[in-house]
Amino acid sequence: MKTEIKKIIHDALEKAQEAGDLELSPFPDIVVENPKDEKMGDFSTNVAMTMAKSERKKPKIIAESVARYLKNGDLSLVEIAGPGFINLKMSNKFFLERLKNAVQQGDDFGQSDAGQGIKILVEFVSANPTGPLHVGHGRGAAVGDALGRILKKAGYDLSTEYYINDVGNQMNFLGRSAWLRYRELLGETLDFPEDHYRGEYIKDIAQLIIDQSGDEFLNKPEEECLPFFRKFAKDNILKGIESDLAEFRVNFDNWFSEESLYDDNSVEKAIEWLKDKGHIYEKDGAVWLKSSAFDDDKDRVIVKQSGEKTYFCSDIAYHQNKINRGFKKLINLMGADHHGYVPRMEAVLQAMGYDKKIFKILLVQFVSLLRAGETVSMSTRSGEFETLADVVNEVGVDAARYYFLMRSSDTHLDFDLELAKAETPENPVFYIQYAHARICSIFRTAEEGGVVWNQSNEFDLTLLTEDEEFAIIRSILAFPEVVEKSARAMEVHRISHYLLDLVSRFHGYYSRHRVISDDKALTLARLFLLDALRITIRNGFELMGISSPEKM
RNA sequence: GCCCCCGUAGCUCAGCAGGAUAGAGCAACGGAUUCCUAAUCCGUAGGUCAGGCGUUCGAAUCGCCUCGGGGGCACCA
Repeated sequence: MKTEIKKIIHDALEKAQEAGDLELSPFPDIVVENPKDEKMGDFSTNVAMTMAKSERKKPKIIAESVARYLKNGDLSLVEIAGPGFINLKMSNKFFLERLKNAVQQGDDFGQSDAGQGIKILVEFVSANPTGPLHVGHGRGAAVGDALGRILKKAGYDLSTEYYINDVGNQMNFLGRSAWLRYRELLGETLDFPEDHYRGEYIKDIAQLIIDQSGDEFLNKPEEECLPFFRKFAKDNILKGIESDLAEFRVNFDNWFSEESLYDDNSVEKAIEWLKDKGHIYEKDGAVWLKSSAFDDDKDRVIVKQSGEKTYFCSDIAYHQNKINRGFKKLINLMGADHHGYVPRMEAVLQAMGYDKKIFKILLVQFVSLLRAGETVSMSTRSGEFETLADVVNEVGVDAARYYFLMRSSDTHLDFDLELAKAETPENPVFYIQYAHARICSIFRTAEEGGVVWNQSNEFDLTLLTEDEEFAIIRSILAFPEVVEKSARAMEVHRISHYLLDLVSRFHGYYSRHRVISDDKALTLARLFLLDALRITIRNGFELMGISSPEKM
């Protein structure tokens, strides 16, 4: 919608230039925004102020020159205000036509081509398969998933991916933990090491192995048992992670195994390739990447003295692989505690010869879990941490997702379990859902009253004349821009704020105006508006992965 | 010591690529239901945008410094 306004202003500027009123060198960028106060107009632009310097005139004079040439059938009022803003009011017809389009688009309303079909990969969660997901992972999952949905809606060609760190020491610890528990369960007493995985789930895994294979591993040496235990535990945990995520409405397009990068020699090849380019050197028996050449604090080891490769090393191969698969933009979500990792990954991309801009790491800040204001302990060691599955089980998917998505992801989040499940005004998710249910209820009542609702009805939308109705319409029509902006800024919380604002307008309208009345034509027109609203709420919630109930 | 995030109303947070008089919810106080769902609505009160300097027509927003909170600085992942 704003692009249309932009064009109108653009045309006026050109006319002013032709007439010699304005020089326009350089031709200014036109920024269209919404005035602070809705009473001031529907749109405003600050071109007159930004041009003040190059035109060497006062903003107000320039604004008047521009305003003289602002002529368009859809414009109902042009005003100059404040320090030089040009405020525009559009005709009702302008909005109503666009409202019709929105309803016609239905589920697709909000879709844009801002992303131009660019192939984009969002990698998120990627938790080590050494234990169940906890709340922190939950936030990453919700944010990554919603971001993906938003990017898709904004016209990107999206894929999502979970990177499985199934190589390395932590896998050995995992296998060994399961093996030790296995022996314990079969009657041995032993010291369970502090640095192994102590959670209850390890015992469950050990028990499963007993159920399947009995005590056949009991008298075999460790080296013989470990590969089996490692793989069994990993597969089992991964299956759990996958089903927890599915329960949370997060489904990945691809699960990418780190091990596969070793199996097909990608890691070796990546090292060779970087060596050829001169980005790698040997020192102290280890192999280093010259990441300091690309704004990292220091160089990083990729092959240890022991000959083992670091996690960072396979990450290089992994990201090369992503690019080889044709992705033009890579987004990684990580916990904020990994922020030290950002410069070295950016360095890798640059060492490979790519612009830093194609790669973006999104840091998701911590979640503090509270219960009625009291902090819930989340120590992994003690095993009493709250898993994502527990939280989802307690508060429900909708509330959990909403809480993870309501705040800008670069601020710490207090997640209060009692608040999240409380069906009170303190809980915005129900406020929004309630609006949707309320609209559906109005439709049900209308149908019971004999109003036949279908798309082929004749709607006389000019019967919509209330200011509040147009406030809602303007808000509805802003949805595609909200999605675009949310995608561009990669800020997921914008959607929830938008929906809250949209829906509060409706609740106010509802309490002051009746939708269903004896006036059949007016009833239909208002139902049409509510249909558009219902579509917008649904589409917005869809981006957040939250359901829109028809009854509450 | 170095790096990242945060600091806006009593609390939790918005503030859109600098723009007009800084917003919302909760809590507090006062109201609204013969009628489409009161999980709702309307009103009142509440601010040195942590502090300072700078950039400019204009700063909560950009830059630098100080203070405060959180997190990180591995041949771990």
